[in-house]
Amino acid sequence: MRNEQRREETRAALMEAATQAFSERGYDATGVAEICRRAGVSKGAFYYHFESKQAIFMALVAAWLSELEQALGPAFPGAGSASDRLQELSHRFRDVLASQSPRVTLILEFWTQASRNEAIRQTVLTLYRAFQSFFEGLIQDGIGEGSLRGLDSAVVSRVVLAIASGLFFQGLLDPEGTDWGALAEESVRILMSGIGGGG
Amino acid sequence: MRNEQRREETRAALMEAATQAFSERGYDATGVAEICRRAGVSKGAFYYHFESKQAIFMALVAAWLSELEQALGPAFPGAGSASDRLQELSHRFRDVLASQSPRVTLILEFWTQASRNEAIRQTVLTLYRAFQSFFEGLIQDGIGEGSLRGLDSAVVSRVVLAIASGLFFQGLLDPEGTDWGALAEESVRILMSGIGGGG
DNA sequence: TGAAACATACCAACCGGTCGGTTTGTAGAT
DNA sequence: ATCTACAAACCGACCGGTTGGTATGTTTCA
Repeated sequence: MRNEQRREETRAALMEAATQAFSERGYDATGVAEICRRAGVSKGAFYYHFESKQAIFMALVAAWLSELEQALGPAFPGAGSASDRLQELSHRFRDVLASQSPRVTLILEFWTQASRNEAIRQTVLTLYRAFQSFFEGLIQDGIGEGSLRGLDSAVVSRVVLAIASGLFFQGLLDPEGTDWGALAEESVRILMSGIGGGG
Repeated sequence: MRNEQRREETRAALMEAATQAFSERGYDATGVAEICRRAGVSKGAFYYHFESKQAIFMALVAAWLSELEQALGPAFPGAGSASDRLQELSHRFRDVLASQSPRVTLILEFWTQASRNEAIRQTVLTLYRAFQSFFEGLIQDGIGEGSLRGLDSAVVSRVVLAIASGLFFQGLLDPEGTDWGALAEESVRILMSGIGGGG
C-alpha cells in the first residue's frame, strides 16, 4: 500500500503549490503548468489527480473550510463569561492573521471567485454562516448570563463578523499601516462599551 | 473642436464598457476584444486611447477615487451633532450600496489587484486613508461637542471603516441574506451604545 | 491637406486540456 | 525469493483556441 502514500504526497504537493501560486498571482493568471512546475510534477500527474483547474481550486476551498471548522468547533469550550471569551477571541486575532498569512490573499481570491461562481459562493457562504452561528451562540450565552445586553443576537453577530472581516481586508490592503491585532482587541472593547457620550 | 467631444465620448464608452466587463467577469477573464465589442469600437480605438489593459484599469481606479473624493468632500456639511451625522451616514449606506451596485464587484476587483500591484495598492490606499481621515474628523468633532466619548479617534475611525467595509463585503457574498442597509443603521446604533450588560 | 481618430488584419505567446506511451509499485503464482 | 501480470501513477509532446498587443490602412474633421 505504498502507492497510497505516494498518491497523498503528490496530491499534497500540488495543492500546496496551487495555494502559493493562486495567492501570488490569482486564479486566472495562474496556469496549470506553473502549478506543476512548483510541485515538481508533470501535467499528466496534475490531471490524473484533479479533473480540472477549477477542481483543485474547489479542493482548496473545501480544505480551508474543514480546517477552520475543526479549529472553531472544539475551541473555547465556555471558559469564563461570554464577554471574556469575546475578548479572548479578539486577542487571538493577531495569531490567526499571522498563521493564515500565506493564505490571506488566497482567501480574498476565494471571495472574488465566490461572487462569480455559484458553487464556490455556496461553499464560502456555508463557512460564513458557520462563523455567524458561532458568534450568535456566544452572544446568546452572554445575554443569558447577563454579561451582554439583550440585543438581537443575529444582528450583533453580523456586526462582529463585519468588524472581523473588515479588519481582515484592511490588514490585507495595508499590512504595515497599523497593529491590526491590537486594533481587533480595541474594537471589541469599544463594541462592548459603546462610543456614545454622556447624553 | 468637435474632435474633443468625440474623443471624450469614445473614452467614456470604453471605460463604461470596461467597468461592466471587469465587474461581471473579472480583470483577467475579460479580454480587450470584449471591452471593444461592448463599447462598439475597434481594438485600434482602444489602443489609441489606452496604452494597455492595465492602463484602462488604472484609469478606472483613478476615476472611482476622484468620484468618491468629490462625494466625500462637500457632503454632510456639519448639520447636527457628530453622532447624528454618523447615523445619517449609516442611513445612506443602502443608497450607496444601491448606486454602486453595478460596480460592487469591480471594487472587489480593485482590492484584489491592489494586493498584487503596488501602483494600484497605493491608489486604493490613498482612497482608504481619505475615508479614514473623514471619519476621524467626524469623531473628533463628536468628542469636542460631547456627543461622543473621549476615545482615540484614530482607532474608532478604523473600527467604523471596518464595519462599513465588512458589511460591504458580506453583502457582496450574500446579497439576499439580510437587509444590509438596515443592518448598517443598526450597527451604528450598537456601536454608539455598546453591547455590554449591566456590569 | 494633414493630423487626429478609428478600423482591419494579423501575430507570437500562452492557455487548459488530451493522449499515447513509460515507469513504478504490488499482489499473486511458482 | 523471483517472476509474471496488471494497474496505478506519471510523463511530456501536442492541440485547438484565445489573448494582449502591433502594423498598417482608412475615415473624419479643423
